[in-house]
Amino acid sequence: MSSVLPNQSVRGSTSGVPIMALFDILGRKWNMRIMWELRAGPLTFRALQAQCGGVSPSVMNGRIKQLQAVQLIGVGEGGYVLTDLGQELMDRLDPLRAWSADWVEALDRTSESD
Amino acid sequence: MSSVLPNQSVRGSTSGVPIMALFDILGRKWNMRIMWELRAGPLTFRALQAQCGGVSPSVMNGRIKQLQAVQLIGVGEGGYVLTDLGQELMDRLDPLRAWSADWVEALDRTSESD
DNA sequence: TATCGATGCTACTTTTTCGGTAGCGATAGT
DNA sequence: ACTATCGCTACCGAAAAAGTAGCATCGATA
Repeated sequence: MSSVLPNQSVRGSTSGVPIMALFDILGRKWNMRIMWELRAGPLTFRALQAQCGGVSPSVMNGRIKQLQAVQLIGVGEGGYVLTDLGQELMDRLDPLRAWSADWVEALDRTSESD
Repeated sequence: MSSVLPNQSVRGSTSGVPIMALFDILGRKWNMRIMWELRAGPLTFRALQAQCGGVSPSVMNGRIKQLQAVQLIGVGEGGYVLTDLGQELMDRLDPLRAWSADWVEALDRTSESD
């Protein structure tokens, strides 16, 4: 699994710049999705797995540990939950929902006419 | 490489929901980084490669084509550029820069005391 | 207490993606 | 003609993800 703490270089793409460390984590498959699914409330391991379309447990387990290591998720009452930091991040990411709708709409238009 | 258009299912993680298609693209290594590096202005293939820490040209080429396919980047005067859509996306992502700074700071604090 | 189902998770194998290097065809400068 | 740079492809080994099986644990039920 290796260390994932942003202050000690993450997967080669980092250069000490925080946002790069963030890109490194968010740029890893499922990490964004997992946190997104956790917005609505806590989910158990298997529930989270199901919500993510049946990711393999090995991958899910890896992502969970990584996200825990950087304090974006934690364990609570009903299973895994977003930490305060994780919640903040999701709040910042929320505007993307509206943007993405516009985006696919634009793509649809161009694939019709283009 | 396969198709990446969000309206026709992207890499298995999509379910017709736009944000999932976005996650699928942003969750792929280098895509976020590439767009981020393009914020400041156009970059040539090799310049972009250098900015991203020397990603292999094969990967870079793949990402470029993918991002072009979904109209987040395009080709302009001095090389590759963000499209309007791409620019908008980066604008939405900009708040993450400040957040990520706080985040690494919080991580540092806990790794000291914890 | 034996059985059952659900849970969190590990182990193993196959497939996909990424990283690293070499190099080609094209263009431009000298 | 020689060299340098450009965008890009090809190939190969390494790493990550997908897919499947299964184990240990726990609570409920019989």
